[in-house]
Amino acid sequence: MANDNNKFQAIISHCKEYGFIFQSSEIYDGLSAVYDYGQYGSELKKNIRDDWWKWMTQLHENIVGIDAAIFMHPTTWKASGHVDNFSDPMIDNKDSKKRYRVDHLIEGFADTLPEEASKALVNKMEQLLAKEDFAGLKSLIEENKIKCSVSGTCNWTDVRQFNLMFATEFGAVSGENDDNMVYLRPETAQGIFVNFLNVQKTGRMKIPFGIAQVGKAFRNEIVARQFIFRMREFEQMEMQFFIRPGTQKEWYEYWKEERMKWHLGMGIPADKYRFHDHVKLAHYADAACDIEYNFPIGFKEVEGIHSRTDFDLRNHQEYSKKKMQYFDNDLDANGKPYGNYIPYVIETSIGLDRTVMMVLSEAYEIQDLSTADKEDSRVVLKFPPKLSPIKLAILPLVKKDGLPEIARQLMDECKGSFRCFYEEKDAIGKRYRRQDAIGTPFCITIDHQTKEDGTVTVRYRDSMTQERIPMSAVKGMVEKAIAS
RNA sequence: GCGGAAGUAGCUCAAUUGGUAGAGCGAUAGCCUUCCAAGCUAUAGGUUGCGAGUUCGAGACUCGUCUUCCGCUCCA
Repeated sequence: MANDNNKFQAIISHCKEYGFIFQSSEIYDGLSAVYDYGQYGSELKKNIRDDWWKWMTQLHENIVGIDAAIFMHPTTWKASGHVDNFSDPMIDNKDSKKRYRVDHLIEGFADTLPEEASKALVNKMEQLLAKEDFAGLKSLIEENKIKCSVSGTCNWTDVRQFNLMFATEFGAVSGENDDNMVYLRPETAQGIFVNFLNVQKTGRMKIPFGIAQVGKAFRNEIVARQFIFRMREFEQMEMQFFIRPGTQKEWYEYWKEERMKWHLGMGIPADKYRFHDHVKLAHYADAACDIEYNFPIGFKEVEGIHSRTDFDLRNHQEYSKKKMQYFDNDLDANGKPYGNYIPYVIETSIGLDRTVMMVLSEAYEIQDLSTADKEDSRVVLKFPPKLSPIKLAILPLVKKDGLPEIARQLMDECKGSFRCFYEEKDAIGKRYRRQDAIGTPFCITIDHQTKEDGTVTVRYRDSMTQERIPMSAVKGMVEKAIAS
């Protein structure tokens, strides 16, 4: 594990040194838990995003994509439950330093009381919570002598509010008026739900169908750490799949399998993954699990698959007074149309930044290439070709005798089709290693023989072997590799 | 948010009880051409994270602050 932790550190260093990921605003000491993608990281991230998008929308005929705004009407977050569930009053025990959600603490204590006293206490608490009376909550805890389970003391801090949504002012005129406040979306899902009818009607979508979206979301995490695992600004790739009520179990299982296929399609072995079923379900779910990947620091969530019932659409119907129903013309067992209903939803939601980290972790390898004569090693990123930031490096063996000119011809032929990199400086071996470090799958070397017979050397990243192929075959070879 | 550790060039690390901040790798330019990093020459890069304090003198000591990592906590 210690080694694995070193590997994680090494990957972080590598990300910075080779232009994948930088800390945001680094020249000003950085901003906590905010990161920027560099020249290769942004390409990698884009390739993953594009692959997901293509797989979800192009290859699933009944899924369409949208791109909703980050700002949404404030009522959205009341309907979604985020205003209530995302800003929990917390309290700390000064002796044990343990932090509790106030409602959890009081409810836990209430469970130990006789039924009547318990109900009375919970009622009282709920009244205070509704009024956001933090002082009252604290005295409630103190009156009942509720103790910390760790320290056994009643030495509490004041009750404090932690709002995990970022708020900002809408409109140019600032003021104390709360009406101006909007939130940066804490999840992308709601942009899909509020557009459910728009897409269903204009796209003439028939259930079951899905709406996919990729975009930024923002959470004011109390503790945001572990590199790009938990950032305050992050990118989600998610899809809401609308289904007939009662069919959620089978579709939930379907999407668990289907999403795993995408993961395995990146060439990552199955034993690096596991499903983690949620025992404690979120306020909106009737079943939920995570797809976890075995990072160098252990299994961590990459993707969540949730059976969200009709929670979201039903609440939006209630708050907006707009009917969120769908008329199902399919015939049931009695030969009658299923008729109107609010669809149930299966959600697949994957963190793009975590996926980048996953792909990097899987690809990163330090290889010892030492021989009896000399020590040698290389760092190689074994990305699947379709995800590599650079697909092809074109390297004239020497920068004279007309070799650069030939290399430039190949460059012109290929660069319209995929990302290429041209370099004529330094020894050829050094150039190969530099490409290994950014995960370029193919290097083409132009040498003197090219002038005679039009063949070039292709050097493969993973095996480090090389072979001669006609220069005219290069483009096709790369295109074939990145299509699979 | 609590506790612990750390922060010196792009990277890895030096710098004697407190006495002028260095090296290797890397980078850039040129030379040399040799299909797996290390041939030659030259050049650039640091208010030692930042700000105070102690001192004749601080990279080192003290305090504050920022950032990162680890443990707890949180994770709809």
